[in-house]
Amino acid sequence: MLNKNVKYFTTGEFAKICKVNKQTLIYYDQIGLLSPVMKDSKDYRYYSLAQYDFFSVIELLKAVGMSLKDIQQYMAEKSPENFLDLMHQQKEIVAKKRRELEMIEDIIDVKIDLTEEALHLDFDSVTIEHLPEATMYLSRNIEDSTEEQFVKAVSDFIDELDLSQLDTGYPIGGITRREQVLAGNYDNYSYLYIEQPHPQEGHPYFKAIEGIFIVGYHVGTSTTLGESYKRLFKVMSEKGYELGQYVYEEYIYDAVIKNREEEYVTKIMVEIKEGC
Amino acid sequence: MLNKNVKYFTTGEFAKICKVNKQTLIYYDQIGLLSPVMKDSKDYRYYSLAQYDFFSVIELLKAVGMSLKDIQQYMAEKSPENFLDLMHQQKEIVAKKRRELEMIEDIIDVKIDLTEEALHLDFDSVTIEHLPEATMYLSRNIEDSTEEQFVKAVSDFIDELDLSQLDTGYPIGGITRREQVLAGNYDNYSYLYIEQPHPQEGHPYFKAIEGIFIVGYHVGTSTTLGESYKRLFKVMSEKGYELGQYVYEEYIYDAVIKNREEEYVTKIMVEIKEGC
DNA sequence: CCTTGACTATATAGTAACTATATACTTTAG
DNA sequence: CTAAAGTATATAGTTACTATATAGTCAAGG
Repeated sequence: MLNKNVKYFTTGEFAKICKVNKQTLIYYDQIGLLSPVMKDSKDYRYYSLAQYDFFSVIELLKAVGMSLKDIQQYMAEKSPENFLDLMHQQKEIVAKKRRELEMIEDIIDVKIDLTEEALHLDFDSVTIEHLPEATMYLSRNIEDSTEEQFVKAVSDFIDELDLSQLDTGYPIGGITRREQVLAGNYDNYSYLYIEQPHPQEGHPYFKAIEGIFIVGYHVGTSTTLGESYKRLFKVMSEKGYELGQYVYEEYIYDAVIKNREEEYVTKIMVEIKEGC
Repeated sequence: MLNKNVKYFTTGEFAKICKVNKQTLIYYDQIGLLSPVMKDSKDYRYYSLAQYDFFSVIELLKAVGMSLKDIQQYMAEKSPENFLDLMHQQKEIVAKKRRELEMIEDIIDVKIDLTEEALHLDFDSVTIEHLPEATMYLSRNIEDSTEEQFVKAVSDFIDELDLSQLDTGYPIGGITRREQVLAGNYDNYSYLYIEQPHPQEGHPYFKAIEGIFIVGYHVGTSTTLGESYKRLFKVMSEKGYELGQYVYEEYIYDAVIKNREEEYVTKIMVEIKEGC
């Protein structure tokens, strides 16, 4: 910014230009980040137009997440070289943040799709559906695990999702082996899974779902899950289908959407044996 | 998330899964945002696995900038419909934030380019250059304005930059008319300007720079600007050039990069009359 | 059985970056 | 010359934690 030498801005005027609270400028003065070029005998502050550039760089650095302390630290040792270094650093940080926001946008889109879909479901229905191939990311095998092992496996699974950005916004589901289901052990999952609509390379995926499934819903807590399974099996036997290798379970409505556990809804997808 | 019914997590275990401080969970419990499913007689907290989903939605909403209070407010009246509404709102907010970051990335790129360029300049040099056409956004005319008018014009100009996202990271410069320069009134600008590398539609642009210029630099405060102008004019007359319509001035090094005013550098671009 | 270390709890204070409020002085417009 | 609008300082409040101090609880080893 250029200076028409004479004129100075009062705190209020300068605050208006900068679009901040007057107190914010006083605060910046107090911490020594941006002090007015001049103070008169009555301690009135006077800012120059050139200080607007300074202020707007502070705003830029704040916008990329730098603390006032760090900004102040840079300002204490400014030079073209240090400014270049700083800009190169911040460029990477901003790019990372931008990518994070893009991921969040994708997750939100998934949540919208899933919730909209759920709104049109009849939770009493039991249907036979051909599910197209979908790529899943699986946890390690957790069948017959102790509580401790289970807890560790879940914890590790979530760590992997975070680390490799595999949290797609899809619900985390559980895969149960047919033998466990037949024995009524509905919660003895073999794997946890999360759908990957845009699978990355270099991960041990399990290309799982593809085939004919009996799809039904369970409303209520997991303690009454057996009743819903009975309903599904009844349809299965009526239609002459036989239970396949795995059953997939995932939440449609959970604590994020419903207040009471009795209102939670679980989707159950029972694989059907090939050739039926 | 599915529940292997039995196991609960202590505060420490759950904090590890959620990758937050234990105190944060205690805080969330205190404000009633996320309370453990169970407390024992010794007031030990126990969290269920299902609460991880809940936590991760809190994280999502936090990441898009929602306050804990607003999150809590949503959680108090959750329903599929409200969740959908919320997601649609947040989708827009996140997109806006992402676009802001993209703008910042562009600004940073400009700052890097400008600073790198400046590092290779010889501030004593005076050169004749053909400057390619560049689009500028101009302030209203401020020639012979009073201080008050000048201040208002600058303030409005900056408002426009903010409002129409015209802050490209390029410095704000000043355009002086030849008559003012010849009279030695180097700070009686006719317009302020800022370069627009990717001009938008629908703004009263001034396609300004294109032609032959004498380019020189002034090191120091604006009070000694006259000396640098003399230097430029000397070269101009030596080469037999005549002063064109306008002179352009902009900061190369300012308070953002240099500590002392005596180190500030101004770039001066003197337009040369056509046909010389 | 007892001690030690690792956990749990509450309560309180500190942090960043403002923001608001109270009180008092100064400038300016009518 | 007064009233409104501005300036100043000092202090407290805000959000979302984070750290610290103090005390109770539990599991393992000697």
